[in-house]
Amino acid sequence: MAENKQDTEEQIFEAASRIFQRKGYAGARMQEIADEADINKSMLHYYYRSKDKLFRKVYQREMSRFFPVLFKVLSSQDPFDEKLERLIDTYYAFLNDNPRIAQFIIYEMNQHPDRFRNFIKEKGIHPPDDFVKQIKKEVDRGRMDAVDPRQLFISIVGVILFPFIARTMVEVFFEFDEEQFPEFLKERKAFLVDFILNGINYRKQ
Amino acid sequence: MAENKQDTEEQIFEAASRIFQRKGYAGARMQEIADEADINKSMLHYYYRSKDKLFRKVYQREMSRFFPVLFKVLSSQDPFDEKLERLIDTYYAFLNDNPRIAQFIIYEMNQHPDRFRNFIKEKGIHPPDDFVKQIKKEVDRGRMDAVDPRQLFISIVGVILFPFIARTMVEVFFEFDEEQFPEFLKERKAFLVDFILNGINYRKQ
DNA sequence: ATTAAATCCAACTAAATAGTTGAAATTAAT
DNA sequence: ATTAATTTCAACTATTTAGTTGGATTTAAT
Repeated sequence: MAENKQDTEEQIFEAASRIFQRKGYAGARMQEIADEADINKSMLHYYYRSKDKLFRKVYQREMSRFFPVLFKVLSSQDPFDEKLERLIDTYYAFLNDNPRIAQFIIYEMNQHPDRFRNFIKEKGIHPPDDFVKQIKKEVDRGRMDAVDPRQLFISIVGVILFPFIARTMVEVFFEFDEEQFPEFLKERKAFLVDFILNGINYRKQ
Repeated sequence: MAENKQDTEEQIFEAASRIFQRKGYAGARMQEIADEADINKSMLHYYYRSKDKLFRKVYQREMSRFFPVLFKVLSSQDPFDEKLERLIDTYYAFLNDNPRIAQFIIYEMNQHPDRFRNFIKEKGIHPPDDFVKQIKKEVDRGRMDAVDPRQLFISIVGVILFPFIARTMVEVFFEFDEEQFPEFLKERKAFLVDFILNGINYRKQ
């Protein structure tokens, strides 16, 4: 029995993941995925029966990857300022490796809110309670303004994700070339830490 | 000669705008647009020759609407804190009336960066120089931290847009029902003004 | 060597969707 | 009333894309 099985199946999956992330479900073409995987279109149906089935597997994996990266750091017990710095570093590294994932997740989430809701519920994915507790504790101790943890959470995620989601806009309006955008992101790390900590009047120690 | 022309043509256009914003180009169906406009599919081709031509008109109008809303407020001569408040109010009102527009623009911008680049260049759309000047001036006068105006700009736009772009995520993770999301947005206005002004250590007057 | 799964390929079918047509009906200006 | 543009409708064609098939070839385990 021939046994490249894992290889090819995985190769198809990774190709599909790239194409679906780039184009979304409706914009993706099975032929394009086959080309990207450098195999014949028949193989797509040999391993995955339909576009829909292939997509769902990609969808599930990307969803399963995306949120834990974010939530895991947030649930640690480090002081808020350290945690924030680690969050930015970790998230940036992840987004650099997966530059299309945020756009993909947002687009598909908006196309099929129920699918998203069910998936999240089934997998038990949710922002860590510890984050909310920590914010409340820091507020009680007078280390930061009494902000709504949810507003803060959305703001942090927003400022981190936005340049990746709207990269084209950033490049066009600031007339960036290929090198300048990564540079901008690098500078952004330091900016964001200060911006967020100041934003809530966080006082060290 | 019959003369519902403007009416029907506009009706089609508005329907197309809604559907394209909801689904994107690839996900939109001509039949769906016809149904939304409550007219026959033949009419679509009677007034607009093809899906592509119809889409381009929608694309151009939405792009022409979206950025000026943002840039116009930013180019005013008011003090930064007042300007910020007005920006948030104006932008929120616009996004409430056009809840899909941000997602649409980001998606299509990423699908066709060159089309976006050309359009922006042709129309001469760009962030107002006055904003950068103002930030520099406020920094010189010691009214705020010496931040990169571009980082600040992206952050402001990011925190404003993100809840609209990722509404589903917000609703699912915070277990919001229909009423709670608008409430969250209303609270967010006040939060954002403080968060951003603190973020750059802005000192009034 | 034999075997069975894996792979390739080209040509196919099936389904979905864009776009067309022509005839009939409606509308509003003249 | 006449006219020309508008609108409807259903049925049509054209094109794109998903999905299938069968036969030939390769591969790797036995």
